[in-house]
Amino acid sequence: MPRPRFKKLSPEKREQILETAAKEFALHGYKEASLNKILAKAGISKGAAYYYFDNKADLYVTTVTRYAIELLKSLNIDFEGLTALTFWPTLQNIYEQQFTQFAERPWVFGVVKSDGPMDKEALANTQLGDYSQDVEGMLESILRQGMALGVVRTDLPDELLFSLVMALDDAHDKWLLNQMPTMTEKALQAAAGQMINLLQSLLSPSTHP
Amino acid sequence: MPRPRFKKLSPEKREQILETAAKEFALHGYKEASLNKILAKAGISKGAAYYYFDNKADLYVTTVTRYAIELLKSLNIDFEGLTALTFWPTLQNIYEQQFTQFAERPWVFGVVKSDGPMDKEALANTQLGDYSQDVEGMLESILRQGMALGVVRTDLPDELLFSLVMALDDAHDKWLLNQMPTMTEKALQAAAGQMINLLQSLLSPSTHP
DNA sequence: CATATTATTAGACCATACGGTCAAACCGCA
DNA sequence: TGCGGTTTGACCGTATGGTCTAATAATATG
Repeated sequence: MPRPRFKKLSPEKREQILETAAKEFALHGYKEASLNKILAKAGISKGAAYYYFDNKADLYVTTVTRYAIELLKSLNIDFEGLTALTFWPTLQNIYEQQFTQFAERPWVFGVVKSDGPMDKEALANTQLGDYSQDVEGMLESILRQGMALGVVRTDLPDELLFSLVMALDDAHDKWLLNQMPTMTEKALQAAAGQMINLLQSLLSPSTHP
Repeated sequence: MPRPRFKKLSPEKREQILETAAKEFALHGYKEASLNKILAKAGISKGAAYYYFDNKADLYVTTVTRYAIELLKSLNIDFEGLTALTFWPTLQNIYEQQFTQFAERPWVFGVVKSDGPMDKEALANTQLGDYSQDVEGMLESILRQGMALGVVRTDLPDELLFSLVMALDDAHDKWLLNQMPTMTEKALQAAAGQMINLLQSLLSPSTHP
């Protein structure tokens, strides 16, 4: 967590720091991202940086929580009323919301998936740890819900199924990121449909027994 | 390419160097892998290393070509006689061959997928560049064949489809790597069937129009 | 056999970049 | 003027990939 002083900075300065950090982390991942370059690009001196943050990991955690959690919380999801009929449309709605935000701030998605190289121990006691659990937990509960409703296959180890969905999601996001420049809002909604279609193909109880 | 002198080393020494390099690259990827640590573990001095290789990239390329190309060529595949009926069984056979080798030398698979951080320009003029093209080209031609035979969906951009399959493959491989210790040969063959089942789910012409 | 020449090896050293520290200067305000 | 919150950039220890010289091992030559 950043020093309390950080909150006393002007919102512009704060945003400027976190946004440049986010872009750099999104582009290179945590370990490969250069703290020095972030500070240079943000126009902040090293001393100042360490006056507000404990270390690189602190800046990273602060950055991710700032944007990723905001993104997560902005998706208002109703898990309760899910039925076999509403399952996929609900999921599609989530993706549509996601992709809309994707269009506005593409690098937010990058920063969400940039945590690979950071050791999990260091993450565990941070707010980000909670967030990671939230994301995985959310996906997990969605899939389990789907299984209970009979719309998601149950013939694979859960763990495998989760990572496959994550991988598929990542790959699709990357593709989407490349397509971004030529995409209209309509196309983005279509992409959400496409993604759902893919998930349906993969996750629906097997037709190839 | 390594200096010609490298071939004059005893096969044991050569293998020892390339194998430790492969494990390190497989574990950490190209950029994160430490050349110093590789040399230390391989019990070779820096001077000697640079007596045989141009630089780190050269060692990497040599390593990957040594194992990955060997793996690729070991899969003898008959693309010609493919029909709608033999398509999936053939693919399954390929995976079974792959997984068998996977059991013997798991790190070979790691090294195949460790090229991310290396810039493509540097790769382009190497034998490894050809290999990358070979792998992608192989996957591409397989999928195109499948499309032509009507067993692979054609409603998605090819580029997207390729990367999705790659992602799925990677994720499954990683899962497999974790499961390795507790796996019998039978279980590996079952895993190949599982993988094919997944690919079929994802790639078969959509039943959710 | 002894000497000269070449192939090989070891490791000290270099420039660079990294994350992180710290004393000094700066600046707004009492 | 003095004080406390803020900022700066020089500096530190460490690790990186890469270079180079000097010593050693192997081989050819008299």
